[in-house]
Amino acid sequence: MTTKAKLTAQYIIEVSAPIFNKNGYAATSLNDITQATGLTKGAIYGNFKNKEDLAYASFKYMVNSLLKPLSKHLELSNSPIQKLFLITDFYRNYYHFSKHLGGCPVLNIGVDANNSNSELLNKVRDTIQRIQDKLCSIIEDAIEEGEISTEINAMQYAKRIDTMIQGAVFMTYTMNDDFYMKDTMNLIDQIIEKELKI
Amino acid sequence: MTTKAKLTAQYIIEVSAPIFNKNGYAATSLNDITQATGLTKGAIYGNFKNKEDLAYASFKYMVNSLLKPLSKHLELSNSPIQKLFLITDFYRNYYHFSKHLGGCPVLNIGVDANNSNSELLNKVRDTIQRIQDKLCSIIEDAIEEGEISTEINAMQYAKRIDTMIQGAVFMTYTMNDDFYMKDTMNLIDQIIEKELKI
DNA sequence: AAAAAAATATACCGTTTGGTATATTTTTTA
DNA sequence: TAAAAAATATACCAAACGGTATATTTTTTT
Repeated sequence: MTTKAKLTAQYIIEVSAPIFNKNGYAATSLNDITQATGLTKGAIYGNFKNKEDLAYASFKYMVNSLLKPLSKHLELSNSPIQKLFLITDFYRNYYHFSKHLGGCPVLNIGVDANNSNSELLNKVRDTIQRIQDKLCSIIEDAIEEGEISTEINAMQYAKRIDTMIQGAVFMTYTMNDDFYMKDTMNLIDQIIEKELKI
Repeated sequence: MTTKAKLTAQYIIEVSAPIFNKNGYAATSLNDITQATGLTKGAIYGNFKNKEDLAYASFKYMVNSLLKPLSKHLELSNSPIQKLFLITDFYRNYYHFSKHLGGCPVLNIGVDANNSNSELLNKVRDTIQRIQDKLCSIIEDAIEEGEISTEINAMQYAKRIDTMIQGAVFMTYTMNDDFYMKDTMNLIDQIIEKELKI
C-alpha cells in the first residue's frame, strides 16, 4: 500500500498551491516550499518529478477548490435562470473567498503562464473552457425551459459573462477594491434581466 | 553634457520593456537583458540602480507606448460621445497592437506585481486610475454637451468600461482568441448606445 | 590633441537556484 | 518482530542569480 505517500503528496500540494498562486511559478522557489511545508527537498522530489510538476498539481487543486464550491452553490436552485443569478451571487463573495487561496488561479496562472509554452497554460485554457461550457449549458437550459429567448446566442453570452467576471477579478485584486466585483455582478444581473430574461 | 548616457539608458529601457512585460519581474534575468541589448552588466548598472529600478522605468515606458497612441486616436473627434466610440475602436485593434509590446502592461504587471509591495504595483494603480479618470471626464463632457443623460454616474460607467476592457484583454491573451476583444467592444458600444446616449 | 570625465567591459563576489545521489528513518509486509 | 520496501533527510552539485569593484574604452572638455 502507498497510503502514506499519497497523503504527503496531497499535503505538499495544499501548502504549495497558495504560494504558486500568489507569487507565480518563477518567483516561487523550492526553498519557499520546503519552509512552508516543513519538509525537505528529498520529500518534495520523492513525490513530484520537478517544480513544474508540482505547480501543475497545485493549479489543479486550486481550480478544484474554486469550482467545487461554485458547483455546490448552483444546487441551491433548479431553475436555469436562477442558476445564472446564483453565479453572480457566488462571485459577489469571490474576493473574500479567493483571497485566502492566494487570489484567483485562473487570472494569476493565466497571466503568469502566458508566453511560457507550458502544460500549465493548456490547463488554464481547459479550465476557462469548462467554465464557459457550464455557463453556456445553463443558458441553453434556460432557453429550453422558456426562461430565455430562443434568439439568444448562448455561447456568446457565456463568454461575455465570463469575460466580465475575469475583468472584475483583475480590477478588484489590482486596485484592492471590492467595488469592481460587486458592481460588475450588478451589471451582469442587469444584462440577464434586460437582455436574456423573457 | 550627458547625452550619450541618456541615449543608452533609453535604449536599455526600450529593449527591456517587452521582456519584463512578457515574462514578469522574477522570470526576467539580468542575463536576458544583457543578451537582448548586447551590452554588459556594467552598462546596465551604470544606468540603473538595480533590476527593480529598470523594471519600473520599463513599465513607465510601456504605459507611455500604450497611452500616447490612444490619446492621439481620441483626437480624431471633438465630440465626447464619439471619443467613447473611438476608445472601443482603439481597443478593437489592441490585441494586434499590444502583442509586439509583449502584451498589455497593465494586465501583466498588475497581476505580476500583486502581492509584491513594490513601487511597480503603485504605478500600475496610478495608471489604471489615470485611464479611468480620463474615461470619466469624457463621459462628464458628454453630459455637459447634452449627449449623455445627467442621471448617469460618470465614474461608475468609467469603471465598468475599464473593467470590461481588462477582462477582454485577459481573455483574448489567455485564450489567444481575438473574439473576446471584438465582442466586448461591441458590447460596450451597445451599452453606450442604449444606456448612456440620449 | 591632450587631459579629464564619463561610460562601458571584464572579472569577480557571495548567495540562491533547481535538482540529485545517497544515507537514514519510517512504514509496510511477511 | 524481523526483513523488505518505501519515504524522507542530508549533503552536495553545477549553473545561474543579482550585484559590485575595477580596468578599459569612449566621450567630452579644455
